[in-house]
Amino acid sequence: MEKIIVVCGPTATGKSDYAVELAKKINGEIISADSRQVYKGLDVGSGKITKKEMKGVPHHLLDVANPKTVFSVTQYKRLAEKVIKDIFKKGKTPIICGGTGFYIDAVIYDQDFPKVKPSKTLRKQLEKFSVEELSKKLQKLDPERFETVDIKNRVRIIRAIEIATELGSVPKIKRTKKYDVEWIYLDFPDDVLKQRIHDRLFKRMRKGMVKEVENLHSNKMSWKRLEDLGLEYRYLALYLQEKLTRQEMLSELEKSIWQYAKRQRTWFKKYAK
RNA sequence: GCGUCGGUGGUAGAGUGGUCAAUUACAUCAGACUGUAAAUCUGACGCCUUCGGGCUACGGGGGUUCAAAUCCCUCCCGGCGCA
Repeated sequence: MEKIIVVCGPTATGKSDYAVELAKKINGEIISADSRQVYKGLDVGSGKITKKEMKGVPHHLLDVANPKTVFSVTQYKRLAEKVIKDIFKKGKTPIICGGTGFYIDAVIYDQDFPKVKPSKTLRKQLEKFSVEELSKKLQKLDPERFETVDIKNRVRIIRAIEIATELGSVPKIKRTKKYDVEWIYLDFPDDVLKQRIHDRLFKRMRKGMVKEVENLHSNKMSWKRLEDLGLEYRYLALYLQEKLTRQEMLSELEKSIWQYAKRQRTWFKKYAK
């Protein structure tokens, strides 16, 4: 089995820098696993590594998508697999680095997500139903998947219905190991991580994060879309719309980043097993 | 000083005699994750428990009542009005 290195951990732990140093040492190339850094133009707010910080190490899967349209795991998986193959061909080691656990999972395991594209019309139709009604629909459509979905999670149920409608049922995914993975998990004690998040937020503010979001919006990115992107994009969008004061924006955002960091920890914990 | 409204769990804020350890939201903690994943969702959340229950709680103290966060008295604190 080919060897691959994964550098993961919650936000603000210095994964990018760590990966660069590692790549230089072992002659590796870096594949970003970050659901926001895939978008062009989301730089300061997403904490995207700069050309200079890359120190000549090749980075992949940054700036591969248009921020106005939704990018998804499947696209990520497809692109990443291609890149990984190329890196192996060169005799180098791929280093996956990022905080989006779902993306890491998608490439690390030999799993096939059902090839069912989101259907605008179906989703539109399902919009009007309550979660309970939707889950009943799913139960009828695919009793097996019904047993395993988050029964109160609207988004998940709709996707399950979408897949079941097209394929008859939601296929079970087998997760088999595809690579010999070396895990590197970066983290800090709570108080240290909180401080790092705080410092980094103000650093980003100084680096022109507000201007970045302003520009994105004047570049025809809707407030709605920016809000959907979460964290800095969400709170800065709210601030720029004057729905929050600057103080509120900063404190709410900092809080949300912490909550996000903890969700990441929850995800990465399963790798420890 | 007089009058008046109010003081509820980490916060905001319901409740206005029993069904109240107290709606709800936020925060906090834990968890989930099959094409939105920085998203979305779930659970716990006074203390103790052999999970039956027990104990302490709605500003302090006293009282009425079988029963009070809820009624009365008093004190303390805050807003407002009149002086």
